Amino acid sequence: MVSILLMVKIMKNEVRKFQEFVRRNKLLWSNEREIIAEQVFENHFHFTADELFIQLDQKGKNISRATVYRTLDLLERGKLVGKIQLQSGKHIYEHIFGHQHHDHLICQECGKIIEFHNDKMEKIQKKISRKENFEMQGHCLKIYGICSKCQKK
Amino acid sequence: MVSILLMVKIMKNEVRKFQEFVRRNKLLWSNEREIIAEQVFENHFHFTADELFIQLDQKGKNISRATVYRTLDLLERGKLVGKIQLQSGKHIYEHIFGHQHHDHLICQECGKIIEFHNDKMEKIQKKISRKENFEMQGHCLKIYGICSKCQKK
DNA sequence: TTCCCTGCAAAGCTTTTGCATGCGA
DNA sequence: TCGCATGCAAAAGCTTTGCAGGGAA
Repeated sequence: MVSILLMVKIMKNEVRKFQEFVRRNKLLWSNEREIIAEQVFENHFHFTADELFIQLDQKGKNISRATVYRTLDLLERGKLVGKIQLQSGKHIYEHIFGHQHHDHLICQECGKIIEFHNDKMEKIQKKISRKENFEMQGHCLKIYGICSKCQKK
Repeated sequence: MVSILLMVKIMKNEVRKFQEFVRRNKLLWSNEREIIAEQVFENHFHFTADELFIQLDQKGKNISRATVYRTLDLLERGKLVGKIQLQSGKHIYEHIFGHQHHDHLICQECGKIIEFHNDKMEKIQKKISRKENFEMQGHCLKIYGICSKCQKK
């Protein structure tokens, strides 16, 4: 009993949030979900589903790709991670819980991603939505170009 | 000879631009490329590669999916059409030649797309890029939400 | 005991590619 | 004639799904 309480105590805040989300939705908590969530929140900036799978695999965690995909989907539904589309057609994920919303500069040469946030732009977007009677739920802004390092090459 | 001149004459401006692009790059013009380009510029607002293929098929034009994809890729490289990614993972295309750059409001209910343009936002983006020494080449802004019609449902 | 979750493998979907053939210039 | 373009079918990526078995509450 004590050990269970301890486990909960040392669980990372973000992982606990996910656990709460899972329980709130009358779903079950599992080892796999905990391991995946830990990996997502501890080690990553931006990552693909497959990168996450490989990382878990290299740590000796035998979790199937299917479960990784299913859990990422769940994390996304809980608004704990965000899913971003790249022009290549691939998806990348990032954890968003506790982070301010931000957008991305994406280097077309090296793939580097720079995050930024700009309040003025957010306000303009809200204004545009209002004008169209559009109920804005979210947005996604990506600026493509060449980062400073790649320009020097 | 006269008929060839006539054909050129009645070719839509956008299609001719594409033809020029193709020739400029020492590639060959073909019936398929003309038919696809016509369809792209005459009939569409936003469309997927497969929708385009089906439309051509229904018109009795027997052009393979591979050629549709290859030609859309060429149109994109010529900056005559733009390729947009949706959250679903699908791509949609739109013709951009002669159109002002614009961004999109996308309804999550019905898929409706509303275009808009905002100079102020473009300026802010340039400013952000400059700040990061990032050479901006383009951007993509999508605002997700519920359109006015779907709100009433 | 009752569902939910997982792993596996198969299927799905969109897009790309290799190769033989055909067509444009 | 010479190459590029096309069609076909297969492959390639990434993601989802059906099903049987195992685990959480």
